[in-house]
This record gives sequence, C-alpha cells and structure tokens, in this order.
Amino acid sequence: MKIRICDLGKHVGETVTLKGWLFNKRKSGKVQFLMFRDGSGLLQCIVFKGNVSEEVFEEAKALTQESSFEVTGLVKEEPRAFGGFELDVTNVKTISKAEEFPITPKEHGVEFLIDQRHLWLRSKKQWALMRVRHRIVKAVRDFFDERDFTLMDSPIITPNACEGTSTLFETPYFDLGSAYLTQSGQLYAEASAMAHGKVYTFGPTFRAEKSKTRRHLTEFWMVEPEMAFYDLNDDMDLAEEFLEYIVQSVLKDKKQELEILERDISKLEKVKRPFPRISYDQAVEILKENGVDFKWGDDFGAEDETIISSRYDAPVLVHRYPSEIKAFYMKRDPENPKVALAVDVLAPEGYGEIIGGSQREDDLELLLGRIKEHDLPQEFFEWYLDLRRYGSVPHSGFGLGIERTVAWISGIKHIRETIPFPRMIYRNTP
RNA sequence: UCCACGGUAGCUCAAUGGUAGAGCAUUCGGCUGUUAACCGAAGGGUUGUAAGUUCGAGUCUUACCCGUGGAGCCA
Repeated sequence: MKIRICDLGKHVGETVTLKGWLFNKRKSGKVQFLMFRDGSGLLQCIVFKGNVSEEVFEEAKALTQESSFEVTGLVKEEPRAFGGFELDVTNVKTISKAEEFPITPKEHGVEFLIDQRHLWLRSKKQWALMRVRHRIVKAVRDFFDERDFTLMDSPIITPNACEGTSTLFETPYFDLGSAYLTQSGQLYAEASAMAHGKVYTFGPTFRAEKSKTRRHLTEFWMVEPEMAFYDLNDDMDLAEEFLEYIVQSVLKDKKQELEILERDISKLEKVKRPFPRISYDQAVEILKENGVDFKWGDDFGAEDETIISSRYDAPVLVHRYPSEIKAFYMKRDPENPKVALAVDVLAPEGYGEIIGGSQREDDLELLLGRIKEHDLPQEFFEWYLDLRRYGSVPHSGFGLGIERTVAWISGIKHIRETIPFPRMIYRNTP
C-alpha cells in the first residue's frame, strides 16, 4: 500500500517512504527544508546534517525545483506546518533531476502561465482549483444519482444547430456532408426523458463564436437535467436545490483548497434556499432604478447581470423572458404569450449566468409554427417532433455551465483557469 | 468584427531622445527552524518585425505581427 501525504494522519510516529516532486527548497547551512508534493498535498521535509549521511545531504542539496524523488523519514505532528505534519528525513533518493523549471516561486503574467499550462497545473493555486472542480463534478453526479436520474450521454457530433442561433464548429462527415460539434445536449435529453422520466447529460459543448471575455471558452462542460412532468416552478425548485447542494458539498469537503484560493467562505455560506426569484419585468425595473437605459425586449448584458445579482447574497432566478430572445423550444406563458417560461440563474458577486433553463413546448402544432418562424430546417427536427406525437407531456430542464460555476465558487476571476486545458479563440495549445 | 491597452534578460518590471538596469530564477560561496527564507559574487540582451525622422531611437512616426482586457453573442 503506497502512502500519500493526505494519509499521513494515520502514520504519525512511523517511518514512511513517499514519492513525489520538489515544490520548493530552503536551506540554511546544515539544515534543508524540502517542500515536497505528491499530488495529494504538500509536506515539509527536514534534512538535518547530523541525522543523515553526507551522501544523502548532498543528494538533497542537488535536487532542483520539480525534480522527482523518493523520501524516507519519521512523520511528526507539527501544527505550524502546512497540512499539520512534518517529515524528519533519514533518506533521499533522486528519481529524475529536473531541468530549470520555468515557473519560479515569484509572480508571472497570464500569457506566460497559460503557455506553460501543462506545468502550471502543478502550482498550489491551480492544484486547489482542480480539486474544487473535481468536487463540483462529483456533487453534480451525486445529486442526480441520489434523486434517481439516469445519465444519458448525448452525441457530440450533430447534424444541425440545436437552437439555430449560435455559430458552430463544422467538420467534414464522410458522404453525409458536414456535421457540427454540439452546442447543447438539450434536444437529446428531452428524448431521453421520455424514456427514463428524469435524466441528465454531462459532457463538453462547443461554441465557435468569437467571444473574447473572461467568461467564455470555445470548449466547456455543461450538465443538463431534463424531467418529464416538471413545469417551470418544479424546474426552478430543482435548480435551487442543486446549486445549494453543490456549494455546500464544496464547503464541507474542500476547506483547505478554498483557503489556498483565498476564497471568502462567508459569501458561500449564505448560499441557502430559498433563493430570490424575480421576473424579467422586475429585473428591468431594477435596472431602471439604477439608471440603466434599458429597453423591454432586450437581453441583459454582462454589466446588467452584475447590477441585478449584486442585490442578493444567493444566486437569483430570473424568469419569464421575452420569448423573442429565447430558443424556439421554450414554452410560452399561457397567461402572457409575449414571455417564455424560461429561467436564467445569475450567480452572486458578478459571476453572471450559470444556469439557463425552461419549460419546453409540448404542443406539436405550436412547436411546428415556432420552427417555421425561426426558419429552421424541419426535416432535421422530425425526430424531435415525434416526442410531441407519441405521448407528449409537460417537461422542463436546464443547463449548468461547469466552468462558470467553478469560477464563482472558487472566486477565480477568469474562466480559463477553471478547466485543465482551456480552449479559447486565439489559443488551442497546450 | 469593433474599442482600449501592451510587447525590454528565462520570469516580473524599470530606464527626460544621450553608456540597457533591478528583483526572482540559474551557477558558486556563507548560515541548524526556514516557510515567495536571508547575505555575498558571477553569467545572462539583435528592446515583437520592417521602414522612417534624428548627430544619436527602448523612447518619436507609419505599417504589420502577437497578446491582454472589454463590447456584441452566450453557459
């Protein structure tokens, strides 16, 4: 059984051997402090000249930043040390001496760091961020699993634009002409929900739009639940419960990581149900109160979203948007056909839209009309229309953007740090 | 696509139109409790590219290349 830093609590007073890398080193003549990392945490290893042979002392001295090595020593509790433990070293064995590591302990610019993304992932903050991302993804899966949802993966290669608006990545597809990378699993989730009742899809999605902001990637991950017999209110209830669950899971299990990220925990602790719910009309009122010259019928810009969300501690659900600015499949409000039964969730602290969802149009004739209005090729949607021909039911769903959620919960400014290898409009390496 | 800003040592940044510098990193030396350790020394440059103005350009002008932030669009 291999021991990792995260397990050291069970080995206090024992002599153990660990394998990992040199994170940083400080020395002071006859004592060396090796900051050692193994992927599970950080551990300060002390090499005293009197405690080890001359050869071992020299071997430790020769280790460069990010060299891989094996270290043996006595595990001691040490409240002052990061992680709470220290290792009194008795032996050091170099595995591979590293060349000069480009990322030094001092500050670097983003351009440089993103070029070194494959190495940047080893740094403390990026390590913590990826662990938070992992916990969020686990929370997503646990949440749906605990509620009897079935995972139904949707295709990544699709024959047409799902919502008919976005610019998609095009790829040649044998004798069938062009295919496109998916921008949403939405329509497939609807078909799946008619088979399993409650489902979710979870995978990468692609947008070829030339968005160049801190909130955009060309490739990002989205989780999309879809539920038969759910109306808009049921949909909003689920979205609320879902977000609370995710935030509380991270708070419970990733305290140390949030500390490394210097996240203000008190802000996350306020993310408790019930969340505020306002209509689009009310949101427009808020903007007008704040002196924004806003026209009913327009969509909110990034600045508008910040104004609206900054009124609340928890994410705010904005519902019933003008149907003109929403996708063709969203059901109109029977009480006011000018608006769609749609909901967007805006994260606090200016992180913007993290969820978009709606009740879907379940009436065949209305949906046919909508496809014509939007000038979409009906032949591509025949299978989708079948869902309304064979036992149509009211149903709803939403999509959550994983990277924006990670950015919000971690308190990270730029979305590019929230995914291991970001894809942006002017960058597709490393 | 549009607007703004930037490009000088491996990295982060200085440098009135007048000899291109510092900190970190690297190498060497010193130090038995450091924690972005500290102290001393050394090596390290076609100032994004091209042209122009000038006695003289990192600095001024023009074009181009690359990048960053934002807008629009969106999750």
